[in-house]
Amino acid sequence: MPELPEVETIVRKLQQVLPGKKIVTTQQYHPKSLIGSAAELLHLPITQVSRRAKIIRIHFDQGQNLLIHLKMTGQLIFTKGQTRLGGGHPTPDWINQLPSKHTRASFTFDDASQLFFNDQRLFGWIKVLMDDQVAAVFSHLAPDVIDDAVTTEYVQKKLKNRGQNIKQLILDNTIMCGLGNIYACDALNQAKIHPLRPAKSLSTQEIELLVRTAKETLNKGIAMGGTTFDGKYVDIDGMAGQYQSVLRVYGRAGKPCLNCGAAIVKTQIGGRGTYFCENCQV
DNA sequence: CTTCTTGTTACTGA
DNA sequence: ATCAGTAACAAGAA
Repeated sequence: MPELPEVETIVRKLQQVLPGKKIVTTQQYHPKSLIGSAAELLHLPITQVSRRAKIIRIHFDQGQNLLIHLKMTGQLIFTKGQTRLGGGHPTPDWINQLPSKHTRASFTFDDASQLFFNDQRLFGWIKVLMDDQVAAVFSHLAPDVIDDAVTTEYVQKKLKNRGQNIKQLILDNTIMCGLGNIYACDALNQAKIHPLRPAKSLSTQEIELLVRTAKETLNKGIAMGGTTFDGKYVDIDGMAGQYQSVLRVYGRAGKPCLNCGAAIVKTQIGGRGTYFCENCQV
């Protein structure tokens, strides 16, 4: 479930707590979830936390990194251990009872705080990589939607002569990164563009509008702390996001379109549930 | 029982 | 090269 706004929310919170800490022990609960030798990271200070596309990067002092992809059901939960004082922000009880059935790996830091990686469906991963290996992974990714490199001209060039429907193309990581199913549906609704429009049929004005609404949608998602359905996505304190309360079309079949009031419909595009307004998205 | 699921990659056959 | 469809990863919920 995590798309760019959810990952960005997690990264901003990790950036507040991780720099300066050192890992003292690691636990691996499932072999698929942690790839590489975490022992190489022990006792090295964390320097910063960053994000590229939907990938979280924890930087270590000597060029080592943890790359983390949450895929569908991954969660990162940070707990402060027994030294925690009162007066902090509220957190749900369950995070103090980790590891759980779905905990796949955990890291304990030099101040007894801990980071837990939970992942029900095992699609997510954590990799231990050096800087040059990280660069190789990132080199295959198109720019983030909210990056300045994604301009009308850039997208127009990428979509030229593409007959495929616009919805699948804005989800394509070789064109732009960061949109997932939820925010892609919402961005298309705000731009009033039908998800099945062949990409090459979009006018320059429509591409300009779509680029703007896609950036706005992701930035709004970040501002709202991401989207939480069924309690699956939570931030590092176990807290839900708020974007679900302002969703334009995703999960709103039968409800009124925020543009025109017509009923939102649900269909299937590229095997994925797609919500849109048949009346105003043309 | 069936169908669905917010990510991503890879394969097919056209 | 492009593309539509499908499967795969795996574990749930409805």
